[in-house]
Amino acid sequence: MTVHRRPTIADVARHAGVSKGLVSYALNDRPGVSSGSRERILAAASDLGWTPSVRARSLSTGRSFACGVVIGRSTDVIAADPFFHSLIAGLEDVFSQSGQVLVLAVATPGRREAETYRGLAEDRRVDGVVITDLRAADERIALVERLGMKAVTLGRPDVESPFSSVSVDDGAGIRSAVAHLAALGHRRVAHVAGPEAMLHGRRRAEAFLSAASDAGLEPVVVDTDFSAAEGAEATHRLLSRPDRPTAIVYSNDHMAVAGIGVAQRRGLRVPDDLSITGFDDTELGRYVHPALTSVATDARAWGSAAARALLDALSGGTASHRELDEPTLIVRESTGPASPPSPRG
Amino acid sequence: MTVHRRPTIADVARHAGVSKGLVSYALNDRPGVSSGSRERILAAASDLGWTPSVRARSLSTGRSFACGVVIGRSTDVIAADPFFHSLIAGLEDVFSQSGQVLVLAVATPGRREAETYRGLAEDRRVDGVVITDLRAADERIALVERLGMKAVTLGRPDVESPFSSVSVDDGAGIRSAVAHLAALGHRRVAHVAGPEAMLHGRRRAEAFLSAASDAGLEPVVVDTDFSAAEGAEATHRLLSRPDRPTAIVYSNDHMAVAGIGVAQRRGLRVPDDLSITGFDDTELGRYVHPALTSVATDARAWGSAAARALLDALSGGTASHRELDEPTLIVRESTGPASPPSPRG
DNA sequence: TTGTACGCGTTATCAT
DNA sequence: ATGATAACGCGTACAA
Repeated sequence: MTVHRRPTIADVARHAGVSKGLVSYALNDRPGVSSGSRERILAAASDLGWTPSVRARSLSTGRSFACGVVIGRSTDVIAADPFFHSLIAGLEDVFSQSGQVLVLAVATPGRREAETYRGLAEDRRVDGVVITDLRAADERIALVERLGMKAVTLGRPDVESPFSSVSVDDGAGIRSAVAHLAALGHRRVAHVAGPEAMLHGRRRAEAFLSAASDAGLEPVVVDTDFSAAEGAEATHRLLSRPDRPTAIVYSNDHMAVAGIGVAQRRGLRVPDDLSITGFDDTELGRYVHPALTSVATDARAWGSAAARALLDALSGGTASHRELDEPTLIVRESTGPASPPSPRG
Repeated sequence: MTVHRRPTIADVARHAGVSKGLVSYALNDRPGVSSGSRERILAAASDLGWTPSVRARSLSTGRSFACGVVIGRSTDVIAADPFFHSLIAGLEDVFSQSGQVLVLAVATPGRREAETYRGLAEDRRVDGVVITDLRAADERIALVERLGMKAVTLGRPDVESPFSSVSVDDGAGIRSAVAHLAALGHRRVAHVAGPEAMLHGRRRAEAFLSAASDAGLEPVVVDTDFSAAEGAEATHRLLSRPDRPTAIVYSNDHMAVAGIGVAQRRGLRVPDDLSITGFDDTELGRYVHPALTSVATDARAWGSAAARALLDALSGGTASHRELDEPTLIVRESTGPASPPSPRG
C-alpha cells in the first residue's frame, strides 16, 4: 500500500529518465534541453500531477511568491471605504492566477507603518508591495526600496521613484463634477477634500480650484481625514458661512452621504437648497435620498492593473507608468439647479 | 570587507561552540540541552541578531506560517461591509504578533469558493483559515478538514465541526432592538434579514420572531442578500403593505441607511412615521439624518479572539467554543414612539 | 546533460 | 542526560 505522497521533481526525473536538474530547466522554459527530453519531461510531470513546491522554491530562490498591501493606521476610515475592497478584489484577481498570494498587513498605533513594511521585508514574507494613498514626499518609496522589495504605486509619486505606477486622473472626475455644477448655475461651490498630505486628496483639491476658477466660480476648500465625522463637521462649517455654498463636491461618497445628513438636519433640501456630489460611486449612494451624484472610478480594474505591473516588476521588467481610463460622473438626484440661498441655512 | 549576510543557525552554532542541531533544540525550548549550553546558545543568537528563516522553517516543517481568509463571491456586498474590515484588523493584531501573516483570497465567479480554499491548501499556502459568514449545513467545514487545514469559525456551525468557534450572540442584539421598539409602543414590526442560508442571518431572524411574539407584536420578515439594493427593495415592499409596519429592524446598517432613503422618498418621516434600527453601528450611521439607532458589535475584538483560537489550534490545542460579550443597542434618532400610519405611506 | 552543492532549519540516529 | 552527525524537505544553479 503506497502512501499518497506529493510527487517531487525527483519523481518526475525518474519517470522521464533524466536528471533532476534537467527537469528544472525544462519546466522553467530554459534553453539547453532537447525538444525530445522536454516533451518527455512535461508528459511525466503532467502524468504524475506534479506542481512545484512553493516552499522549496521559496527557499532556493529567496522569493516568497506573495505580495502585500499595508493598510494605514486609520482603520475606521478605511473600514468604511468600499474603494479599498474593490481594489483588493482586483489585485487578487490577478495574483491568484499567477500563483501569488495576497498578504494584508495592518499598521496600528503600536506598530507603525514603517515597522509593518519592515516586518514584511524582514524575512521576505512578500516580494513586493502595493503602495496606496500616496502622500506628499512619501517616505515609503525610499523605505521599500531600501528594504529590497519591489513595489507599484497607485498614482504617481511626487518624489523620485524606481517603481511602476498605475494612475487614474481623478482630477478629471472632479472637473466633470465642477462643470456639471457650473452648468446648473452654481457659483459658490465648495470642496470637502481628503487629507492635504495625501497626493490624491491634494490633486483633487487642486483640480477643483482650477476648474472652479476657470469656470468663474467662487471656490472654497476644506480639508478632512476622509471620515464621515470630519465630512459632517466640514459641512456644518461651510453651511454656517454667511456666503454659504450652493453646492459641495465631496472627495468620497461616505462624506457626501454624511453631508446630505447634515444638510437635512439643518433644514436644507438637497438638491433644492444645496447640491452635493460624491466620489467613488458606492452602492449605498444609489439608495440614499436623494440618490447621490458621484464620480465613478473602477477600483477593481485599478487593482488588476497594479497587480500586473507589480508582477511585471518582479519578473525583471522596467518601471512603467500607466494611466487608466478617466473616471466618469454619474448624475443622479443630489445635484440640481442653483437657487438663491434661503436665510434659514 | 564583509558582505552583510543574514546570520544562519550555523553561525549561531559556531559562535556558541556547539552543533547546529543543538541550537535548534535550545531555541525551540526542547529537552536535552544543558542549561549552560542553552544560555550560551541564546546569548550567541541574540549577539548575532539571529532570527529563524521562515522559508527554511517552512520547508522543513511543512508549515507556512500564514493564515487565510476567503472572501465569498459577492464583492459588492462585502465591499460595503465595514464589519469585515474591523474583523481583518482584529485578526492582524494577533497574527502579526506571532509571526503569522494574513492571506486574503477572493472567490470570484470564475474561481468558486471551494476552489479558492483548495488553492490555499494545495501547496499549504496557509496553515489555517478563518471561516466567516457560516451557512446552514456549511460544506466548508468538511472541505477544510479534508484539505488538512486547521480553522476557526465565526459563530457556531449547525453541523459537526472539529474546529474552534468564537461567537457573538447577535440574537441578543436583535432582542434588545425589539424590546426598545415594543417599549416605544410599536406593534407591527418588520425585520429586513440577511440571506436565509447564512446562519447569523437566520438566527437574527429567529431572534426577531421570537422576541416579537413574546412581546405580543405582529412581526414580518423579509430576506435579502445584505445589499443596499435589496434592503431598499424590501423596504418598498414592506411600506406598500396595507398594514405596513411602524418599525423596521435591519440586519445591517447599510440596508438601514438605504431604508431611511426609501422612507424619505415615499414621504415618510423617520422616526415619526417609521422607526428604523440598524446592525453593526458603523460610523456613517451616526451622521445620516436621522442618526441611526443600531446594534454595536465589536468586530475587531471578534477578529482578535478568532485569531487566538486559530493559533491555539495550530499549536495543537483542542477545539474550544468561546462566546464574546453581547452586542449592545445604541439608541439614536431613527427610533421613536409609534404613531398610527398615515394613509400616504 | 548530468551530478552535486546549496539554501537553512528540523529531527531522527548514534555516540559519549 | 548531552551533544554531534547526518538525513531530509525540494528546487535551483553551476561545474563538469
